[in-house]
Amino acid sequence: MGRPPCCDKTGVKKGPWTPEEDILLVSYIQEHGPGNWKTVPTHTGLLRCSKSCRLRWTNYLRPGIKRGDFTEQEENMIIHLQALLGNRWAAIATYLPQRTDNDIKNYWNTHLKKKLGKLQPAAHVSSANSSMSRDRWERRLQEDIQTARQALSDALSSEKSILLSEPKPDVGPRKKHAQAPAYASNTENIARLLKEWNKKSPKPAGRTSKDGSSSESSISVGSLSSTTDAPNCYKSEIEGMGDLEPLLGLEPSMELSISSEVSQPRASGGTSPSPCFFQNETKPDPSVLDQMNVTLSSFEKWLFNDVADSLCGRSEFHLSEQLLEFFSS
DNA sequence: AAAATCGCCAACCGCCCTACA
DNA sequence: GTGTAGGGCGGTTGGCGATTT
Repeated sequence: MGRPPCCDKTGVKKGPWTPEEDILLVSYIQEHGPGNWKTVPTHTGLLRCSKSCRLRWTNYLRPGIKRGDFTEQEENMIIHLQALLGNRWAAIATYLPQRTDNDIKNYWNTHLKKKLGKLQPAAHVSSANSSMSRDRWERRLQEDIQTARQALSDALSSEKSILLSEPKPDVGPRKKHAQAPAYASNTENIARLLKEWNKKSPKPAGRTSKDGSSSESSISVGSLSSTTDAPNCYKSEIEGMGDLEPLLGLEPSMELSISSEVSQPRASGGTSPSPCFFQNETKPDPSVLDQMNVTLSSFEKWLFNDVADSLCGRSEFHLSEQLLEFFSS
């Protein structure tokens, strides 16, 4: 007997969210706060299932979300964290508080995977020989993760100070919509922006926007991250929402949970993620690291030295060179 | 100019974990 | 101890725009 669906399928709307739906949801959450998603559809009148509401909020409407335009720093962080944590997108997202796990996952799948795929010498991933047992590999990982945890924490601390002290103009967004990022600081702003937008663009609902350029955009508030999309009267307000300190706080408990997760994959036995920056991000062959004749200590050294370097401003990060150097060590 | 293909990403699906009765 | 519901998470898909043929 399978688990029943989270909501009655009949009469439940699916597909892209409209601005009107966004407003309803944001208004409700503004009033009641997020949570108790089960009741959200009934209270808001939204013909969406609770899960869809939660997803919409956490991925797009939630304050403090930065959309698109991954910086090189973020890119490097994702690469390193993915190498360390595997496909634990939620865990990775905790280190990039402005990004959602979905966003990071998409970015990985569409950009970084290809990037690394090109750089990755095929010989290194062939798992022809498997000398190290999984147990042994995990034990070693568990030991090294302690050191790694500390190093990562240090590296992130330096990033925090950098980000809070000065924006780095030279490490800006690299994609086409290279505007200064702005953040909706609270649901009130979101609601106001949505309303203002709606006034200006009373078009029927269409596909949710990707970059906010479409007038039938759902705004998705995520696109509020582009100040050019926001009504002029709110631009300065948005740009002033730079209070990221609480968002960048790194909690020790978080680190602990992440590190323990690494050594204790989900019990499903299915796609238990694990450290891997190889093409199949599922469980790596434990022999891979061994095969490369690399201890995790040097592995983590590579990881965190680079994180620290790039975060401290010495961001001459040549991924290919470092990978090659690493692989050939 | 039209058709075919590719790339991107928002949203969905299904599984798992946890809290609670 | 067991069943159920809510929520979290990762994998996958569908649809649209962009690019290529």
